[in-house]
Amino acid sequence: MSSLKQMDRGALSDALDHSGQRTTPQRETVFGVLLDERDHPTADEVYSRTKSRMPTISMATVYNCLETLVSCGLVKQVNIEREPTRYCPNLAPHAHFHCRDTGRVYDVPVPEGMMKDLAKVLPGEYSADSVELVFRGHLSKGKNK
Amino acid sequence: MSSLKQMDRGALSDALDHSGQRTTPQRETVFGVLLDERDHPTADEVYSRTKSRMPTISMATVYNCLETLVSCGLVKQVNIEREPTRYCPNLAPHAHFHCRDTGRVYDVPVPEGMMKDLAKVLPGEYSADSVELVFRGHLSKGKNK
DNA sequence: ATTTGATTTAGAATAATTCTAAACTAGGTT
DNA sequence: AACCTAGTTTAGAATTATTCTAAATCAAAT
Repeated sequence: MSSLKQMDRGALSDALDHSGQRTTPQRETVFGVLLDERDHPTADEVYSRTKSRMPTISMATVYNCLETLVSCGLVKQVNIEREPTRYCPNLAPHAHFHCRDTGRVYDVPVPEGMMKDLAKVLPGEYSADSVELVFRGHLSKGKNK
Repeated sequence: MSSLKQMDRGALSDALDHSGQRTTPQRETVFGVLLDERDHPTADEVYSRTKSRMPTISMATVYNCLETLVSCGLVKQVNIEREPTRYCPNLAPHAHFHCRDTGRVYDVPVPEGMMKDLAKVLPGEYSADSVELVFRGHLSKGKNK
């Protein structure tokens, strides 16, 4: 039915089970949309892509599914400036680059352990469970995918 | 009139002049509010603090002033998750820590040059003019100022 | 004094997101 | 197999931070 690969379907139902939630066609489809095109879509974009695979889905459900996926740890929200929230199924630690020209957001791989090391700048009384690193700027012609 | 120190008042009119904008009592007062309590207030909070010094100011003006201060480089916006934008007059490169318990945002000093060095993880085609580093987590009792 | 353009202001408009309450669905139980 | 129950989906209303609009005010320069 949905275009999820076995592996991803397994990860999905494991994660959902683990957090006491059900695997539904809507959740599978939304997850599939996120995995298929990793361009950090907004909820609106996820909605229209999902709608083309499952025409009866509603915006509210897309928001619900995204929230569910976030809550079970399969997807991360990416908030940049005041723009609409974007969704990212890349679970590896990474940074983001926000292009001022196109508005697009790119994943930036970081050296193993770097994100964790960053937390070393924190004074003792702070303990961080999440580290976010966002660059903003321009990219030179050529890179426009 | 406003509680701006000579130094800050100078910085303000220099920066405004430089960007072709006028120094007004509203802008001075809003800037003073930001300098006096460096707790990353939201526009709402800036509004109520400013109102107590200048009761006739409007919300729209507070937004306008904040935008003006940002545009001339004296103030930075801090966006964390989907929460209302906060405003920060700390111009030195620094990171932020967002406490999950209180919602408060703290400045975290970073070693000289570190923010710039972070950009070295970027592939050649990316050039960043801004680097944002945000930690989220908890802080151990004691630190609650 | 007058003009001109910038600024302030109140309130309306916008837009992303959340909420609400009703309809639907699926598993587990008699 | 029909039934219950709780979880899920849905459409549309509500919320909220922010931006827009247009009129009033202000201030510098003629």
